[in-house]
Amino acid sequence: MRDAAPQGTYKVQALDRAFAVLDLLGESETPLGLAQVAASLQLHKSTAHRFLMVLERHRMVERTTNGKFRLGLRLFDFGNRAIEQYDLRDRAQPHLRRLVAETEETAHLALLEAARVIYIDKIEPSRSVRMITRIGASNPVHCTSVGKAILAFLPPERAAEILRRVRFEHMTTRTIATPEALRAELEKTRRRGYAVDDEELEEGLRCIAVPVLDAQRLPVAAVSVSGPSFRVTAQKLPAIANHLLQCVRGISMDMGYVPAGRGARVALSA
Amino acid sequence: MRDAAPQGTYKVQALDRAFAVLDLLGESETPLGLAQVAASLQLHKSTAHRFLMVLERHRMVERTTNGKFRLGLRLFDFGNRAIEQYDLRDRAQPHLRRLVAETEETAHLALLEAARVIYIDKIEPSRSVRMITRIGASNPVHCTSVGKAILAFLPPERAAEILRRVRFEHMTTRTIATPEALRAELEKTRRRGYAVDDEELEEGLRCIAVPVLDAQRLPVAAVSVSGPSFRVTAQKLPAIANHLLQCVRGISMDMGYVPAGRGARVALSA
DNA sequence: GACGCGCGTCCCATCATTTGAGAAGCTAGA
DNA sequence: TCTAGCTTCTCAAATGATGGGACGCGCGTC
Repeated sequence: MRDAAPQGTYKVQALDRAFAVLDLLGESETPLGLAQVAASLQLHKSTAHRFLMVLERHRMVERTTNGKFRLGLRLFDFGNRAIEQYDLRDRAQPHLRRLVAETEETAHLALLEAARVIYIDKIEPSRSVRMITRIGASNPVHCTSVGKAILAFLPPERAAEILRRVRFEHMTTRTIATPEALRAELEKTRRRGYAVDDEELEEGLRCIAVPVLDAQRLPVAAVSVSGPSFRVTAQKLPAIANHLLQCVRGISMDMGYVPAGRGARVALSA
Repeated sequence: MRDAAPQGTYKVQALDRAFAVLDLLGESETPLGLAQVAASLQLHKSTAHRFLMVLERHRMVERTTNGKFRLGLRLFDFGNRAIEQYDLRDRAQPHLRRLVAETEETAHLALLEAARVIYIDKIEPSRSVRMITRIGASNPVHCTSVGKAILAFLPPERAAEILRRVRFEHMTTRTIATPEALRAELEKTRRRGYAVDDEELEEGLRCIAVPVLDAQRLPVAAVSVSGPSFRVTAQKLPAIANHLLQCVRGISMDMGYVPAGRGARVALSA
């Protein structure tokens, strides 16, 4: 798994193990029995058992009727508290909804987390193919429009720091593969005011994103519109970008981000 | 706090402590410093420090720019996986949205968790007073329409078991206060096919709910419509209940719950 | 019906892990 | 510059987690 290595100076074995259990249950499609958990994690049965019992007491896991374990709803509670502290999501929702109504395509709201973007909300048009993204999931920055949108408007030093951590995983034939190419793309993004992902994450999927700026004009998140390439055509991009800009402007207002300078200078498109 | 007592035969001190830390950060409105965490939990500062560092490595907490700690986005990820395993929420959303459009009031989707109901989704009409409920939050069964809706349609023995655990906290002057009164109310709910909360949770708030039944005709969740008593009047209840019934029928279909008998016999209202 | 097997639960002596006193660093304000 | 309050780090002590293994249950096989 991605974070199998618990490197780092500070260690609490029990915690690493507990989170490994949660991870395992989270990855698994179906609930798992004690024996499966113990085997997968190479824990002794009795150890795995104790952990599961304790986790159950905390409602971090729960048992299905047939005695198997899956993630508990307590996590859901925690998760919601976690993003609540950013209450961006609630505020943004109405704006996203309008955006979806206007464009008739799926909209996402995402945050930057290390060198990845994490989707904190998704709104789909009523009649659309279900997209595969999952709220809470994450993707590498370099192959998403939201990632590029945020990166492009970050202060150079912070952007550079993140760039250094990008691993340039290869997703499709068009995925950006080098730091130089990404830097060029970011420059382009800055000039045009919006970021585009042209089938770089997934074949046939085109996305376009714009950052949400706070009072200091720093990106705190990004909003994107995604759809099949045949509908989200190159010609339509500027029009969609305009809807996006209006949307994020609305969000910024709602969050009480009073523009520092006079007038929104995010981008001079359209 | 509600679960300060870590009673139970199995114990992993480190886990209890870690969750206490998360709890603390979750409860707190603002990020907390190491010293505050250590003091609140009566942990030695070096212990608290180690926990926080480990939690940070797992992205369960994160540090703000000024070095204070708050819940991390990893929890959000886990939380979403947790309810995904019930993918009820995604499936239900379009139906809830239609319901909100029809009734112009707030809709909630809730699950039963021990003797409480936990809200897993909320949709608000575009122009409404923001309701206080939070996704992921929970309320006692006895004073919510969703709680009563689920309880009423549960098999008697399971319902009884839950009833035994209800603590009958007093929320408003109308809150149901005794097991007998609750049983009578459930009987009424069953007959009428929908549950009502008439300012029992909060003054001025009236809610009405209907259970979502699975293939075995067992309630897996409930959907409610809530609004200020002056708008959600007694006269309107049957009409709203009808919208609700249609809504949950749609959800059940979507979930692939093929009605066991012939025709939906949830309630013979209308 | 008996047997074997896989699984979950439980107990307890051992010792690896966590613990917390305290020293050292850091920052900010006086 | 000094002090106060906070965070970071180290290390020896001992508490608390560990896992071997026994037990009991349910199920499928022979």
